[in-house]
Amino acid sequence: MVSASKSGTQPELTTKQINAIARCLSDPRRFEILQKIAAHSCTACSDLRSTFPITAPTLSHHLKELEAVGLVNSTRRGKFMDIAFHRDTWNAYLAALQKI
Amino acid sequence: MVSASKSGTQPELTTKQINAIARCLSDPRRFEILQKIAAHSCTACSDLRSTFPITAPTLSHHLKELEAVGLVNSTRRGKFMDIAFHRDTWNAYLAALQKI
DNA sequence: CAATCAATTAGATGCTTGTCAAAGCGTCAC
DNA sequence: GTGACGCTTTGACAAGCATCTAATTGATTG
Repeated sequence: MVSASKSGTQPELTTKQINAIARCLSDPRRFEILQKIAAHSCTACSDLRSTFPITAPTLSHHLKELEAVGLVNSTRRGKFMDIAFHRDTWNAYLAALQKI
Repeated sequence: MVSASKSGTQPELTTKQINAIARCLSDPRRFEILQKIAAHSCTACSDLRSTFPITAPTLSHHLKELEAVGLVNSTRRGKFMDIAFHRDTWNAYLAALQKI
C-alpha cells in the first residue's frame, strides 16, 4: 500500500513503488480493469465481472494487486465492494515517468 | 516496432503498443537500463554492461525488447552499438496514460 | 435458522520470461 | 590471415504469475 496523502500533491514514489506499479500495469487485463474503474467513480466487483470474461477469483486477485500498489481503494458496502480509482497514486506515477 | 514518425508529435499508440510498452517497463532491470539510456544521448552496450551486473546476452535481450516496442533506437558503429532513447515513443506512452 | 448471493482464500496448473553458458558472427588491428 | 573484441543467437532452466476449480467467509432475506 502506498502511503497516500488524503488529497492534493503526492510525495514522490520510491523506486520500489514505481516498479510495483509498472508490474501491475503490465498485465493487459489488469490495465483494462483499471481503466474501467477510473472511468466510473465507483464500481462493484459484479459490475466488472459483467464487463470482462473472467472468474470471480481472478478478478479478486487483480483488484488485490491494484490495491496493494495504491492504484485503487476498496470499501465494503454490505455484500458488495466499492472500488474507486486512486488518482493521487496515478498522478505520482506519471510524474515519476515524466522525469526520465 | 512502433511506426515512428521521424520527429515531432507521435500518432496515438494502439492498445497493443501500450500493452507491449507496459510489459517492457515491468522488469526493474530493463527500466533501469532505459533510464540510463535516456540520461545519456548515446550509449554503448559495454557502457551499460559496466553499469549493471548482467551478462552480455541478458543485456542484448533487454535491448532487443526495448527496441521492439520503439523505446530505443540502435545503430551500429563498427564493433560497437549506439543506443539512443526514442523520446517520441516515450511521450506517446505518457500521453496515453494521461488519458485515463 | 436456512438459503442465497458477493467476494475471498487455497491449491493446482500451464504459460511466460529473465537469466546464464556456450557457440556464432562481424569488425578491427596487427 | 589470425587473433581479439563487441555483440547476438541458441538452448536450457528456474522463478513468477495469471488463471481456474473447489471450498470458505460474510452478509442479506425469507
